Amino acid sequence: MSVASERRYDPGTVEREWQGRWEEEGTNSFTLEELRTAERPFYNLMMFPYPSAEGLHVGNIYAFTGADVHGRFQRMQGRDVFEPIGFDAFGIHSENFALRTGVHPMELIPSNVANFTRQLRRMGGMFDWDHTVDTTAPDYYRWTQWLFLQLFRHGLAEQKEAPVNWCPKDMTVLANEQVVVGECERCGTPVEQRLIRQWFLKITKYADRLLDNLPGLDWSDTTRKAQRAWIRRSRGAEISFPAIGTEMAVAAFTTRPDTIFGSTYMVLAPEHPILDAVTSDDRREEVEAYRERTRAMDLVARQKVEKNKTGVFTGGYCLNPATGRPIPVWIADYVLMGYGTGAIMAVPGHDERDFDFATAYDLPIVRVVAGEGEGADDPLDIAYEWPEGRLVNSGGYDGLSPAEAQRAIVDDLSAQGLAEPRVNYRLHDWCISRQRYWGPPIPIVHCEECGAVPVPEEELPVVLPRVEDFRPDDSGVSPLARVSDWYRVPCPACGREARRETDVSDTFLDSAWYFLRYPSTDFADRPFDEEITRRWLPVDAYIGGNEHAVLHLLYSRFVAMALHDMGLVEFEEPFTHFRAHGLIIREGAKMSKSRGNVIIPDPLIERHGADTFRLYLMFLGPFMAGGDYQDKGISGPRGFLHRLWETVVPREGELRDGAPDARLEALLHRTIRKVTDDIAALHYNTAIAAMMEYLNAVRAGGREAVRAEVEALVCLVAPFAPHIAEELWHRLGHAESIFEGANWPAYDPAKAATRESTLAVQIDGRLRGTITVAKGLDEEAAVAAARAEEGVARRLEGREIRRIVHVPDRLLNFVLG
RNA sequence: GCCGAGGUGGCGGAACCGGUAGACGCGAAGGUCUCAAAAACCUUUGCCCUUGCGGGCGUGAGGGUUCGAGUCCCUCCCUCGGCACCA
Repeated sequence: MSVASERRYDPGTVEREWQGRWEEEGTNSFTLEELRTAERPFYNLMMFPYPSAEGLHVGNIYAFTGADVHGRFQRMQGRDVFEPIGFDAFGIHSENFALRTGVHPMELIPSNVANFTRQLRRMGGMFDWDHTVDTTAPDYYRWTQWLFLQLFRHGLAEQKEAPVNWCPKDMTVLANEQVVVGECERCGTPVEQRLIRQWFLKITKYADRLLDNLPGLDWSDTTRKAQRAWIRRSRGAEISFPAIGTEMAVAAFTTRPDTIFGSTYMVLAPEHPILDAVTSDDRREEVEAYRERTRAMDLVARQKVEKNKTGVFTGGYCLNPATGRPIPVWIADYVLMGYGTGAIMAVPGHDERDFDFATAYDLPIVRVVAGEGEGADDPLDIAYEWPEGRLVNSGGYDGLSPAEAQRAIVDDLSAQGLAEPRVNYRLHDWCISRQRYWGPPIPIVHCEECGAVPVPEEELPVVLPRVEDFRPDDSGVSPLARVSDWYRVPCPACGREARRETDVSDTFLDSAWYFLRYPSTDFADRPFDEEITRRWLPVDAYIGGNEHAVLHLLYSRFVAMALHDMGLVEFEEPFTHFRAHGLIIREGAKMSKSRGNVIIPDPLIERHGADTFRLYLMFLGPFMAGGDYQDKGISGPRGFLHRLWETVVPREGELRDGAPDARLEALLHRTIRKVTDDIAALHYNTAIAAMMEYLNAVRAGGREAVRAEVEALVCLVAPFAPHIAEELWHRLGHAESIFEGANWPAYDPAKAATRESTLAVQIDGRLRGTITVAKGLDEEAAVAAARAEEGVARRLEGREIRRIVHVPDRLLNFVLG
C-alpha cells in the first residue's frame, strides 16, 4: 500500500485513502438486511442542510462534526450507528437565488447537491450514503404529499382565509422575516396586508400535548423553554358584552375575569367583523380612516413601530354584564384580531396597556383590587397588575381574593349564559400555503361540485412541472396558476372539469418528517416501513442549531403525534434526546457576507486536512456554546496530530513494545475517563485538551513512547480525527477498521489511582505553600508535614492556632487567633 | 419590556459538590538543532512592587454568608440570543 510505506504524515493522502476504503467496504452504510437486524441500533441525526450555491460553510461543518463525533463515539462503544444526511432543497432561498441568477432551480439544486456531497465526503462524516434524502426529488415529496393527505383525511388540514404580507411592487407574498419594519426587504416598498385563502394544519389541536410532554423530554433546557414560550397557554374566560342597539354581543377573552367591575370601556381590533354594526354614523368616517391606516401596515410593523397607543371611539356602547352599565367601544391597533376574540374588556386600573390607553384618551380608571395597605378608592398612578389583594368596588364580590373572585364571577356569569371558561394559546395553526413555485404542489383538486377533493394516493406524486417563468405575479397566487395544462384536471370524485390547487407547501413540512424517511429509503412503495421504523425510531440523538428550536422541532413533534394517533407510528415524540449546539463567530461577531468575515472551509481542509480542521473546530470552545474562530489557532491542533503521528510512527525504527511507564499509565487511565465523560456530555474542547496533555506527558523531554502508551490514545482521537486514527490503527497492526468492533478503551480505576497527592497549605485562607503527601494522609500527619515547611513554620511561629481545616488530599488551612 | 445564555490574562477558553484561579491552545520573548528556513524540542509569559528572597492585587461593579467564594445570597451594570401590545 502506498500510504503505509510513507513515514511522513501527509493528511491529504491519508484522508483520501481512507475515504476510499470506507466507501468500498461499506464501513458506514447499512444494507436493508442490516437495518432490519441491527442489534444495538443508535439513530444519530443532525439537521440536514439547505444546499446553497455557496456550498457548506464553517457553521455547517461545525454542526456536522460535533454530531459526527458523537456518532463515532457511540459506534466505538459497540452501537450500530445509523448516521444519515440529506438535503432540504425546496424553498424560497433557492427560488430567489434562481430568479437572481437566471439558473432554473431544477438545474441549480442538483449541482448544489453534488457540491455539498463532495464537501460532506471530504470532511469525513460517518454518513450512510446509501440512505440519503432530497426533499425536491419526486420520490421524496410524493410522501410529503401523502402526509398532507393523511392530515387532511383526519381533519387536521383545512382551508381558510388569512392575512398575508404583500409587496405591491414585487407583487409577491412575503414571509414575516422578509418584512423589515413595515417595508419589503428587497425594494423598500411599504408592505400591505391581503386576505388569501390558504391551507392550515391544525397544530393548535395538539397544543396541550405539545406543552405537557415537554418536561419528559431529554432536551436542552433552552429549547424546551423556547417551545413553552412559543405555545404559551393562558387560561381565562370568554365573556359576552351585549352591544347596545343591536341583537349582538361582543365576546372578549380575559385572564382576569375578577377585574370585570373595573372594565370601563372595550377595544376592538380594527378588523373586527362587528365593527360596522356598532359604529355610529357620526363616527363612521373617522373609524374608516383609522382602519385604512392600520390595513396599510403589515402585522410585524404594527406590533413593533408604535409605542404610543392610538385608537378612535366608534360611537357605540356595550353593556358591562357585571355592572350593568354601558361602556364605550373603541378600536385600536394594539388589539390583535389574531388572538383571543379580537376584542378586549379594557381594565385600565389593572392592565398596563389599558392604563396607557385610558390615560391618553381620558377614559375612566377604576380600582377594583386593593393590595396590602391600600384603600378601595386610593388613586392608581400605575396599573396594579398583581393577583394579590382583595376585591373592592365590585358589588357582592368585595373582599374576595382575585383567585376566589375569578371562580365566583365566571360561575355566576356562566349561569346567565354570559361567560364560559376558556384556554387560549399564542400558538397559531400552521399555515403551509406558499404562493410560490419551488415546493411540492399541495395534492388537492378544487371542484365546483365536490369542493376540495384529495388527489388519490395512487396518483401521487403530483409532479411539480418545469416552468421557465416562475416569477410571482400580481394575482397573489402561485406561478403554477399560469400553467393551465397542468392545473386543469378532471375532478377525482365526479370527473367534471376541475382545477388543481396551485399553491405549494411550506418547506417546514418537508423537514417535519424526513427523519422517518431515512431508514426506509430502500422502499419505493411506502413512506416508512413499519418494522424498520419500530427498530430505529424515535431518534436516539438529535444535534442541531437552536434557530430551529421552535418551528422545525415543534412541527416535527406535531407530525409525529398526528401519525401516532392515526396508528401509523408507535411513538409520539420523535426526538427523545436533543442538544442545541452553539454558533461559530469570528472576532466577536456572527459570520455574515455583509460583514465580510465568512470563512470558506475548503481551502483550509485542503491545506491542513479534514482531521485537523475537525479537531480545531471542536477545540474552539464548548460545543453547546459555540466558539470564536481565529485564523492562527489551527496550528495547535495541527501540531498535535503531527506529534501524535511521529510518536506512533517514529522517524527511525519502530514503535517499541514493552511495559508502559507507571505514571503514564495512571495518567492514561485518567485521560480515558475524562475523554469518555466529556464526549458523552459534548464537552469536546476539554476532551481534546486532556488528550493533548497526555501526549505532552508521553513525549516529555523527548522520550520515546512504547505501544501500550499510545494505542488507546489513537482510539480516543478517532471520533475527532477519524482518518489519521484509522491509518495509525492500521500501522499498529490491526486489519479491521478502528470503527468496526467496540474499540473504545476501558477505564481501569485501579490503574488510574495515584499514590500521592498535593496538599495546598493555607494560613487564614491564603495560600502559603503546597506539600506532596501520601494519599489519604490523616490530619495529624498532614499538619506535621506542613509545619516542616520553612515558609509555613515561620508564619506559625509564636501564633495561636484557633482552628485547623483539613480536606484530605486537597488542603490544609490554619486559622490563627 | 419579558424570557434565556453569559461577563475570567494580550486572545480562544479551563476550574468536580465552595477547597492551589488561569488547564489546554494561540500569540509573544529567549534558547537548542540547522548553511538557512520549516518542523520539532527546551525555558519564560495574569498585573504591580522587589536585584533577589519575597510581598501585594486579581474572575463586570458593590455588599453579604464562610476558615475559605469565579462558584452560594442580595443590589446593580454590560454583552449576546430569542420573543415582543397575546388581553
